[in-house]
Amino acid sequence: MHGQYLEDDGRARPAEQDGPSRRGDALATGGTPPSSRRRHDPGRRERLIDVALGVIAEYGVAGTTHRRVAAAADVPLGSMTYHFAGMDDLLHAAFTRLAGRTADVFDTVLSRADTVEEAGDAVVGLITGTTLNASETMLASLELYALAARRPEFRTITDAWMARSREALHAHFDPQTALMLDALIEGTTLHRALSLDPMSVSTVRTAVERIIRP
Amino acid sequence: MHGQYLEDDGRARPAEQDGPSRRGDALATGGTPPSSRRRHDPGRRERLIDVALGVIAEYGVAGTTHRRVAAAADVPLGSMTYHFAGMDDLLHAAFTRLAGRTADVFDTVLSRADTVEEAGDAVVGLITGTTLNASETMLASLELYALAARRPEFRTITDAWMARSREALHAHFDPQTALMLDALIEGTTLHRALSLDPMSVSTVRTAVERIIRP
DNA sequence: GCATCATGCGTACGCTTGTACATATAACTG
DNA sequence: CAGTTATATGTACAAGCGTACGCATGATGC
Repeated sequence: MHGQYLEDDGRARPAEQDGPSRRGDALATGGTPPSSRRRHDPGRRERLIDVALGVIAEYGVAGTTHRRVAAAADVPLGSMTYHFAGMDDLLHAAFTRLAGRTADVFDTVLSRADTVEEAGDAVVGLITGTTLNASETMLASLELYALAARRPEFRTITDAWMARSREALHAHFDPQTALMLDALIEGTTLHRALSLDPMSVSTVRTAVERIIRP
Repeated sequence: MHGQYLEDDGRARPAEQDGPSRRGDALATGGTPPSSRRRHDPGRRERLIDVALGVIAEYGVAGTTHRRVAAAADVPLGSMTYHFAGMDDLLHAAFTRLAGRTADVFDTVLSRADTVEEAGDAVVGLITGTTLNASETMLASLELYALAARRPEFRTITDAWMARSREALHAHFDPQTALMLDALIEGTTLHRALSLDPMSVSTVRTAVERIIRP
């Protein structure tokens, strides 16, 4: 299935891209310059997923390429092919990790609250704190939203994420309030990420108080 | 660095000096099959911007290419080069139009309200209505958010958009409430776009009432 | 020690992309 | 009507892309 129709190549023949014949003679493939040794790297796949998240945050899904991730992780291009079935597999793995990690923080912070007041404080802390707002997390989340809205196969990630958020809020608030709080968190976080002069902490606190008051 | 292999360029084209024998047979390069004539198409640039918005909504910024937009608008590829300085110019024009159009609706709907209660109803209508939620608008907005968060040259678009929204809300609400409402609108709209079972209208109404209640 | 296999590495290939540009024609200007 | 400008169109090309794949090598089980 690969390279069967070589005669079809309409490309200009002269001047091949690679002027100096790379290696002295015809052994085109096996070269292996002994300079860079092979590295034993257990857990490379896990590391690649983290690096991919950073690349997504910096360049967007549009600018995330196997080559860029490989370069950022300092692994050869072929390693991407080995560890991931394709671009979608890489994106899926990266966004799954992002959602899981963020939801973990959400759970942890909320589970420490014992009263409704403490839960409200926890929500304010989540919005104004550094975890949800870490720019890498925020940028990658926006990319995930855009992707999930357009492609159903990524919706499972956002669905699970939202379900976990709601469940964590349900421990302290009635279902309707939990829904409204969830939306408020989404909106304020997004707003604070995009706005030049972001909403003050006291305004966030007021908003949360107004939503949770009976 | 361009056109290195113009080998057939130097050859004098013999039949050229005597102009008007043009339709007789195929010209070497520009064939011009007589089926598709050149079209006079005033306002093509404006149309291309609209078509581009649709392509962005369907394929994302990642999948938006000159060729795809050209095909969707049924214009030749070269037309993209002529009307837009580059990909960024096209994206900028498209997102500027999206923001302006959405803000217009926002303004119009809110300006029709005379009391705080009517303004609240207007906000509920905006969130649950069909304009902000038209899937094309929502998808393209998400793409804009993601792009603006990452690239400052697109922030001017979102900044102006948010400023207009806030100003429209200021006509009816105090500054702090306007900020909170704006964030709530953002969050609920986003939530309703991504969620499988979106928040009900009555829940949206309750949330708005809680925020605007003094 | 040796066979087996998972992992690591370099590179080729077909394809798409953004962009440049020569050329053609309509619109406009005097 | 002639000349000029604005717009339209087809095509070429370098760069970058995802992916495939042959080979190398270290780990593992016997």
